[in-house]
Amino acid sequence: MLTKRLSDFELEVLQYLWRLKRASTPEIHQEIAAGRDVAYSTVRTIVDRLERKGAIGRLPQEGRAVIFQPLITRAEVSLPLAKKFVQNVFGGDSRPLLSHLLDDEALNAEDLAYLESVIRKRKSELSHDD
Amino acid sequence: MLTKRLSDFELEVLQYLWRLKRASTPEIHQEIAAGRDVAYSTVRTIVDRLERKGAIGRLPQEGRAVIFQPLITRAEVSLPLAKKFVQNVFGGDSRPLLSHLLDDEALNAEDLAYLESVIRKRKSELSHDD
DNA sequence: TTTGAATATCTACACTTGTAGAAGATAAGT
DNA sequence: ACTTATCTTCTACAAGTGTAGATATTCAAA
Repeated sequence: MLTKRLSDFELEVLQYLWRLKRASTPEIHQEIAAGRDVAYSTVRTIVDRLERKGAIGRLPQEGRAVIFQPLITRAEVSLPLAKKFVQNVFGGDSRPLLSHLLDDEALNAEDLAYLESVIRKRKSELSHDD
Repeated sequence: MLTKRLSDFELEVLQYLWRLKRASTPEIHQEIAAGRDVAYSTVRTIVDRLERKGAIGRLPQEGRAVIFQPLITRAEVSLPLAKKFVQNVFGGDSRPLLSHLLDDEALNAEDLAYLESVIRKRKSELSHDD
């Protein structure tokens, strides 16, 4: 369990690691540099910090480049962050965030059906008065 | 429209301003100090920074204490932050956050009914193929 | 009117974050 | 073997953040 907090940029790099499962810094740099201008050494610094924080680790080296892999899951990171976000931005009330997400985000019929089922389940739990 | 970004602590202080509509630093300090140990001057520093960033403003002075009021609404702040959060933590996919919120947060029957209605509306919009 | 309590203002500092140049190491091509 | 293109490692730095002590100011009470 990660104790250190992760910065925005660190989180961004983690996205790629979660998506790619494993990647070298040059690969990550390439991905990010596709979207915006950033020096290789900048990305490398972030990768180093992630490693020092224990969020990612090295795989047995193959070529010249070090391959990294995530050591923490998105769920591990996102749950406490979501809590903190709701706390910081909505004073702990998650309902406005829920409505906002439902209103603004791109959700297809399947997504909506799934969410509806989740809600129904919650409702029945409530009525059983647990 | 606020250009500067707001730190966690600044957001926390804003919560109280949004809730109380108007408050002095001592009042805000008292609220926060109820929950954790923090010096008055620390809170005051944050309040100053919020003022310099244009997020809060002074009301016509009454007594010795300066009364502040928010100059930005929660919605103005929260919408871009929510977007950024989903981007940073979930790589842009809001669905895991939605399920998480529906699963974990304290929602009563009324909340659930409301969310259900929102979902139904969204579904019908979809089927009309806009 | 002097004093005390409550406020405000100023100054400071270590740590984090985003940012990257420079220099060293290494694999690969000629 | 030598050069070139990749990578890594090291070092740096300004800005932002959380944190608060010290000092000045001001209203209220004695």
